[in-house]
Amino acid sequence: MTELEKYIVATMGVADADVQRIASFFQPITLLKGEYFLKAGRMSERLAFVQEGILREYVVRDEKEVTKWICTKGYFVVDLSAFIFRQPARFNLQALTDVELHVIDAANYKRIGEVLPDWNELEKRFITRCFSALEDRVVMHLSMTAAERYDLVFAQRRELFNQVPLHYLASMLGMTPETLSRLRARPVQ
Amino acid sequence: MTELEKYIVATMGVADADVQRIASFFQPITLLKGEYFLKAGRMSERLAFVQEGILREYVVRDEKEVTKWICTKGYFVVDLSAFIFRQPARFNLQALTDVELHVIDAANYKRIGEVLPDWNELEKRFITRCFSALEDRVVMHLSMTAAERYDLVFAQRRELFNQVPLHYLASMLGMTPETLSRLRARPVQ
DNA sequence: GCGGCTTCTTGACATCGATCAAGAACTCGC
DNA sequence: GCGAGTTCTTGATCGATGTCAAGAAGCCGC
Repeated sequence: MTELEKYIVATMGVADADVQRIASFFQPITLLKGEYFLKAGRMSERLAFVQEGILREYVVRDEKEVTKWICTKGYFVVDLSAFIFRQPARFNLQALTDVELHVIDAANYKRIGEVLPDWNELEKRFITRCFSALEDRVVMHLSMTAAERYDLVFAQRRELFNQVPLHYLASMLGMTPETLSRLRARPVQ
Repeated sequence: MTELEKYIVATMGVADADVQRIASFFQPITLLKGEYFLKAGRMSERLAFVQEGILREYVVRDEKEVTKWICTKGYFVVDLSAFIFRQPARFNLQALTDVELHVIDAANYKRIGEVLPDWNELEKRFITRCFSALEDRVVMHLSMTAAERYDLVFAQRRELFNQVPLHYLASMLGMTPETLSRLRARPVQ
C-alpha cells in the first residue's frame, strides 16, 4: 500500500475497493533535486501527494526568496488558489531532494467526486484543517518571539532540521539564518 | 436589500427568488458593544454575516489577548473549525461597537445546499479565498518590517484606524501599541 | 463640567534580531 | 582527496522594536 492509499484510508474511511479506484486517478512521477513541480506565474492544473522526499514552497519578494512551507511525505502540494480558480500560480514548489509524487490533474480530480458520494464534505474538511493550521501560524507570529517560534516548530517537525538547509527553515520561521544558528547554539533550550 | 442579500447576489450569481430564500435562513440579531458572539471553549453551531458594526476576533495566550482579526460590514464571523467539526470554539468574537448580524445555525446552513445546486462549489471557493488571504498574511509576517505591515494594512483598511482602539490594531499587526503610535507619527510615510 | 477610566503619545532605555564580514565545516564532482 | 561552491557558525555592530513610566487627550456617566 502506498503512502497515498494509507492516507486515503486513514483520513477518509473509504472502502477498500474505492481506495484503489481513487488512487488510480493519480499518476506517480519523480522529480530530481532542484526541479520544480510548480513555477510562479505559470498555469498549473495539478495537485500532488508527497510519497517520498522534501519540497519547498516559496515566493519571491523584493528579489528575496521567502520560504512559506516545507512539504514532506504525507503532504499535498498544490497552489490551492491556482488549482481551484484556474489562475496562474502565486508561488513556487521546488524539490529539495529527489521526490516521488502522486499527481492528479483537474479533470481526474473532478472524477473523485463521482466515486465518493461525500467527497464535497471531505474536501471541505480538508481545506478547513489547512485554514485552521494557518490561523495558528498567524497567531504564532503575532505573539511569539523568534526563540519561541523555533522551539515550537522544532518540537513539531524535528526531522526537518537535519534534512533541510537551515536558511530555508530560518525563512519559514521568519528570521535570518544567523539568528537561527544562534538559537540552536543556546546553552540549555 | 440587506447587505447580506447584496453579498449573495454579488458573489454567487443567484436568481432573485433564491436570494430571498437563502437570506430567510438567517436571523437578524443585535449585539451591544462589549457583548460576545462567541466565547473560546464553548460550543457554537452558528455563523453570522456582519450587516453593520465592528467585531474583534481574539485568542488569549499567556494572559494576553492577541487580536487575530477585525471584522466589519460584509465579513462573515465564525470559528470555521468549530463550526465545521462541531468542536468548542478556539477564539473569542466580541462586538467593538453595537453590531447587527444575520445569524444562521448549522441545521439551516445545511438547508442552503438544498436550495442552491452548486452550493458545495461556492462554499469551497469561499473557504479557498479565506485560505489564500491567510497565506498572504503569513508571507507578510515572514518578509515585512513593522512599518511595512502598517503601511500595507493602512492602505487596505484605512477606515479601521479611526474606528477601532489602536492597541487592537497593533496586536493584529504584530507590534506593540507604542510602536504603532510611533509609526503613525513618522514624518513622511 | 467634573472625576475617573480608557486610549494615545512620548521619552529613556533595554533587548532582540538584522546586517556585515570572516572563516570553518560540509558537500560533491572530478 | 582536492578544490569550488554551499552551508553553517561566530563576532562586532547597528537598528528596530519592546518595555517601562509618565503624562496628555479623549470619552462617559453622573
